[in-house]
Amino acid sequence: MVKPLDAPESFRTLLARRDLKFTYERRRILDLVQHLGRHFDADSLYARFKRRKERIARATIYRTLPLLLEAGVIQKSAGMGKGDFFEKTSARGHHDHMICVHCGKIIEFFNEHIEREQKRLCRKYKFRLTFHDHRLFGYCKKCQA
Amino acid sequence: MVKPLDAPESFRTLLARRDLKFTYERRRILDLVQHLGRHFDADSLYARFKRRKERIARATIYRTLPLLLEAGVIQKSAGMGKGDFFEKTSARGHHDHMICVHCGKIIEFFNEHIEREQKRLCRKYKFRLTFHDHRLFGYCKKCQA
DNA sequence: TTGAATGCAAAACCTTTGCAAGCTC
DNA sequence: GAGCTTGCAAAGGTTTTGCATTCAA
Repeated sequence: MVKPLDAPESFRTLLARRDLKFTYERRRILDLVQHLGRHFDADSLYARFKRRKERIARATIYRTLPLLLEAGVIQKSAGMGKGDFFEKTSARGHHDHMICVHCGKIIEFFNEHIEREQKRLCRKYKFRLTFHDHRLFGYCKKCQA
Repeated sequence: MVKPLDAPESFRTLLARRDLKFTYERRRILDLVQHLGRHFDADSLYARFKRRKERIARATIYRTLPLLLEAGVIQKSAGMGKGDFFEKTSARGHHDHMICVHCGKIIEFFNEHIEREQKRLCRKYKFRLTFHDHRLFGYCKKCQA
């Protein structure tokens, strides 16, 4: 298993390392992102805050996302739409995806041999893994016709 | 080894399947993309054509990229910059990446156990693999300090 | 108190679209 | 010749920035 990472912790650590402040807004964004289901983009976060009457500017979200990214709290998740998509990095319940390039179907998979090899590779290169992105593209059973 | 795929072939096949035409412009874009080194975005393709005095509109490039994507000739490659990044899908000489979220350093790796497991998974799910994207994010040796 | 962060709105960018003219098949 | 494509330029979206004000440490 990948070492479970404590998101709030790694975010605060990053801020501290850079002499940045843990503001109210950054905390709210961190919280929201953590309690969110799967994919999201900058605007959907903004919309949620707005719906709850929390006044957080789009710019603040756009400025915070890269920090969460670097802290490893979230990861980019290539959407098929426009703009960037992200998702929470979850060590537990981790799985990867097969994506049908024709119909868009997504199959989730988890393979411990692969996870194990990843860790081995990281040791070999002295690389400290925070999260990963593994996607297989091709044609699902139905679309092979 | 992943079955080497013939890019021009799969592109033409896709076009035929959809009753689309193999125009001069689409051919030029296919060629350029195939002979290009690694990463690129729509605008860098446009710039190259312009430099060579080939008059191909940005819009044409933007309209062709999704086709090349679906044909499996290219794949999305999350850049750290804005906009989409792509890279040629190469079955031969394939390798994956470790990306340092702090300094941006990229370490290339290839692991045949992982490749083998991928193929096994695809058989299991009756998924016909065209290409994949596997990236490990974290801190490189230097940035762990 | 002090440097950083936020909000707002404008600016900058990236992508998509409508339409007339030009090409494949 | 018919219908799909291209080019151009304008429209549509998304992300970034400048600056005065507010805030965390």
